[in-house]
Amino acid sequence: MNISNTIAKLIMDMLESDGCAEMQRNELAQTVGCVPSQINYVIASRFTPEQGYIVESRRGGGGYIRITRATHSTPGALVMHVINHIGAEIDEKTARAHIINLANADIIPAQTAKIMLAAVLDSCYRELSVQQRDRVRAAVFKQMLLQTINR
Amino acid sequence: MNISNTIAKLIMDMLESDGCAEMQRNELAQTVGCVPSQINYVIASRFTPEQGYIVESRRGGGGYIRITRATHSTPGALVMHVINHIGAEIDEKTARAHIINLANADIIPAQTAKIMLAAVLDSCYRELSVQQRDRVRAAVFKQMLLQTINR
DNA sequence: ACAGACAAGGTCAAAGAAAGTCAAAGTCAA
DNA sequence: TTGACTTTGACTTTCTTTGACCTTGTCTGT
Repeated sequence: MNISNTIAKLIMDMLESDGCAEMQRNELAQTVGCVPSQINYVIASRFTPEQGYIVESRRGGGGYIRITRATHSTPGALVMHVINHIGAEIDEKTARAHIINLANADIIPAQTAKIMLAAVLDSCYRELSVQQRDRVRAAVFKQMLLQTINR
Repeated sequence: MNISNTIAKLIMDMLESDGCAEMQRNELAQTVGCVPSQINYVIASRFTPEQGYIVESRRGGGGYIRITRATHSTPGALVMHVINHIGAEIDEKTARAHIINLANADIIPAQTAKIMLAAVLDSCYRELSVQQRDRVRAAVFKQMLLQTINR
């Protein structure tokens, strides 16, 4: 068993017992016997928003890393499906379509849809190259969708 | 928990119970066990006008520090004010503060706040340079805020 | 009225404490 | 033997803590 899996398992355990995993990076690194940045690697590779996780952190004295899972509830399944279906990139038109779909199916409220539509507008990303544009839009869109799941 | 958070929490409590927090810097520093200037640090980092607080103080004998919540006049006006106040760039922390503020003032619904918070998350913009990040975030944020005005 | 003494709060920069980034090097299975 | 996944560590960025020194009020004795 490699170290990364051990770390992932530890985090999973915390998530399952507490519903939320909060840790100090250096501390965890030491208990598990690895360099601190490996924690980042594990999080980046196994606790991404695509996989339904929200990661927050703070630097400096008393810093921490907190991971929570977007609970996989009933209407959430469809949203989850959409999230998984979105790749690393998405263009404005496709994103709009998804949002309108979800709104029509009453899975997200109209007000929420409105906000999301604004956030995926091409005009927000004018200064980026088309490649970057679609990637950043995908990231923003996924994060927003995640929020509609665990309410 | 670090000392700064403890101090911030104390002030929050005062604000919530009295609507206004008034204190003596040295006294508070001593009860909480820190150097007086740390009080200034906490205020400067967590109770800025940007985040909707007004700070007044007086030196000399009988001096004090008083913190109050800034209450804005009309609902739409506040959103407009926020939009105008945002320049071409905004960092995650400042954006978060604005959103939380608007939500606390009941100007945007909690669900909307949640979506917005997700959309301004640094993790969405990871692949961009810090400069680009803050500019794109500002654009996204403004678009979303606009939607909350004409409902 | 005035000069000090005393009693606050203010500023700033250095040191410390975490977490983040990135790229090079290692491992391992197909 | 190549390509994906891991491991490492040097360097960066952000947030916190501390202390020396500064500015502004108030009070007291003459």
